[in-house]
Amino acid sequence: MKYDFKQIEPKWQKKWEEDNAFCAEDHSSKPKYYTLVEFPYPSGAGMHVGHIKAYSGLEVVSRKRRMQGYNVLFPIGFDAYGLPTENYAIKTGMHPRAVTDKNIEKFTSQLKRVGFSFYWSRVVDTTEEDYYRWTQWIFLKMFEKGLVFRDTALVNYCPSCKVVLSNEDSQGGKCDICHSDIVQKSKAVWYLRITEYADKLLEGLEEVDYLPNVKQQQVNWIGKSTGAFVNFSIKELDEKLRIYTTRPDTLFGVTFMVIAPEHPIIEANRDKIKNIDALDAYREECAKKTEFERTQLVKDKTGVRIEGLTAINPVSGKEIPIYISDYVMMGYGTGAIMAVPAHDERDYAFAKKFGIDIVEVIKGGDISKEAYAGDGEMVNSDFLNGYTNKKDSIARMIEYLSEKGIGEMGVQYKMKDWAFNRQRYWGEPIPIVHCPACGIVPVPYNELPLKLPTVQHFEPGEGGESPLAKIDEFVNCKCPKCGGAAKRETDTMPQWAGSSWYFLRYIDPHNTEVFADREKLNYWLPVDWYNGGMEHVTRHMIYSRFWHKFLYDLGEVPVAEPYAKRTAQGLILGPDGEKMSKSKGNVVDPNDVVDVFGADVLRTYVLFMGDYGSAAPWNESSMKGCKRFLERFADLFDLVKGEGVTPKLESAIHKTVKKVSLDIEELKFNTAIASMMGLLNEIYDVGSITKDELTVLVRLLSPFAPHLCEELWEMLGGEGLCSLAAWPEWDEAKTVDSTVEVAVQINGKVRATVELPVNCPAADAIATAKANEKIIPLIEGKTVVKEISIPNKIINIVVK
RNA sequence: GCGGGUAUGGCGGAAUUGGCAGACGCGCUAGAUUCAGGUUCUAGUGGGGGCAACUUCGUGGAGGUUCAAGUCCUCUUACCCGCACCA
Repeated sequence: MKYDFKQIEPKWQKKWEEDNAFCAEDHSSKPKYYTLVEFPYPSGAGMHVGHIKAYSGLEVVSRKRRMQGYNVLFPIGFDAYGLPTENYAIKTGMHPRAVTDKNIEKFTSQLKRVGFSFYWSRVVDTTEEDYYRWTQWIFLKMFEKGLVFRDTALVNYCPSCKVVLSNEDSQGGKCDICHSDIVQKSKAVWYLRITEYADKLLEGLEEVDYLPNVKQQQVNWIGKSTGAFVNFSIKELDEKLRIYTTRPDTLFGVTFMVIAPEHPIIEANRDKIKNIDALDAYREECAKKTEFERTQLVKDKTGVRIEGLTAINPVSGKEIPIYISDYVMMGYGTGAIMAVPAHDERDYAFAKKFGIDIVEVIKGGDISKEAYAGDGEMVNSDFLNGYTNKKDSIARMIEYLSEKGIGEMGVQYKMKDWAFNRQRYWGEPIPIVHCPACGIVPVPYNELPLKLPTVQHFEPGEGGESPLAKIDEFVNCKCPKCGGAAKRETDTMPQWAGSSWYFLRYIDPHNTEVFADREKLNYWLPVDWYNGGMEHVTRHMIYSRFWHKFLYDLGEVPVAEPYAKRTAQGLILGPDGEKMSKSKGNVVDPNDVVDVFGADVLRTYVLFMGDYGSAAPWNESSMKGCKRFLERFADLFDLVKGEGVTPKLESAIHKTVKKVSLDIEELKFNTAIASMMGLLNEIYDVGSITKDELTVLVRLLSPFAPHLCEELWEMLGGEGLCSLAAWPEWDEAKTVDSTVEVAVQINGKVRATVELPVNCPAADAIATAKANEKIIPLIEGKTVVKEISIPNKIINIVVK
């Protein structure tokens, strides 16, 4: 058969659409299977081949599941709110709505050309009123339950994007969107109390099937640590200075304290501090530094002693100095630490620089040279002396602290509450009203959606205020509570809001009464398999698990964890081995590949190029191998003869069906395709195949190259669509050969191979080996020390 | 610094989990077909030695366990990813 992809690909895509072939039924007697891929952000650049790889994995799984008789939901949508679109709109003068529509159209046409079996009737777009109405609804529910709060705090602020960023969006001190240095700024911020769900997010990981590194990254991100809070008395004040420590058992080694430059105790006691000018100077210096600079100066410790305030070690009663230093962060723990220079590297460096006493409380190191962080016997510690086990000494100290009312056990998380507002236009309006009389008032549920006004100018304000603040008809409103004049919140939600629950909307995308019908949620949840990029493991994944768990606690969804299984694909690198990017000019457009090679070749190649979870460079000449494979596969049609196949080939077919079936489940697409290539070579060696056997192979290949396989299926007289035909079964008995070739080693080196019946008894196997003409001279005249026969694998004869 | 990972031909990568290293594909070499080719076909292709059957070395490096190690153990080097003054 001539492989004319330009003719057959549009033909079958049209047919699938006409037949509604990939429809997911809400009420079906078939078992359900929900496969989810991360919906794209529709950027102006269009899709690149990385998107194709990201979707091809579960595309194959979804197609296989349908053929196995499952009712499959494999949806797609668009995560369309966000800064790149808005920035592009500002630059070009187009409205973000128009830009978004145009980009979605482009993405849709690209996806359709590849022949993905998405169920297109359930597309969601996070920027549509019908969708963000429910994003706002969930926000209001969180508000109602006390999970939304407003605080004025130091926030990460990007001076270039003019926007407040969450902790997650400012990793490494750089803006996640434009990569400028971020600065700390004091601002009124809306927070979602995600820390309240820290333990649930952690515990939930035990019941899900995520890749180990995905789990690990989430555990690290949540960053739970247990220790103790301890209150230190200040000689000159009535108030206490509260610290957090993971090693309360080293309290006898505390020789000074350090607080963050922003710690409120300074402002509160300016009159008692003798060197307030020096402190102010230092604090001003710190404020000027970006977070990035601050974390760069790891080696060189700076700080100023607070003159006029003296702390008292609560267990030894000794007076100790207090310093301010920027190595203590206001954002973690209590913003104050007890310093144990003998057993903490940072405290050690600080103590050395400022000439502070270093008291050893754990034996095992040499504290004249460096801090010792290891385990050992407790010394200089009164009632803890002689303890050698860290766990016991900590427990004993916490017990003591509780008895005396000095402190108590405590837990801390690295994860911080989620800063949830952005001073930009292209996002969901936050449904809150500020009333001079009533304060903060939520927009009533029946007024949702609170629509984003259509305006011509949406540049951010110079002072960092939202573009919406300039729109009087939006801002001015009546208080829903008292009816008086009030003003709307003008900030919008961050990009991560819409994507935090989109998998729920796919279940019932056109519902106007609720975000999704409960019966349908019961049927479809949880997502059986979610695949996406590693870059979303600590943001989108954590956020959406948080929202889902919140909805679960509300009783709105039937399961506690949204995703039963999570895997990740590796990047496609440019032909130069570098990460694909517009600026490097190494981006490959899937449309170009489809034009020249066809969708089936593209699909096969992105899965064949290497391990699915690892990064691999794009290599066009390597793709030719896939092209040849599909062409030669198409030509099998001309080899069809009625005569039956040899037992050897029949066995090879059963082995291949088994291998492909199992490999798909483990995302080992490269070896699945390799085994089909190997089988193809065998068939060509034989020179013929029967029609029945070919229909098996066509079905086996169809998840990878569905257009070609539909065409062959039709030519072979198959019933209905190949995409919905039964997945081929293998006969285990036929995957086992009657004889095997076994290698014969002498002293561990292969010297011959012998043909043996399967599961040949060891004695017979060794006898056969010893009778082999190549082996005889090698053992003649020597003493046989040991004979090993591993059935069906190897024979090793040890001689001296 | 902490956490996770990787290292196999000229290249992408296989290896049933301790059992013939290099499947499959690219590339390369030689030959055939073709006016031509980003065509197709045949044979070969880890390094060294040999006309050859064969032989020897070989999975980042150094040791070790074992009849047998890419795979297990100890040490070590390089690179990648995530977090990072987290108390």
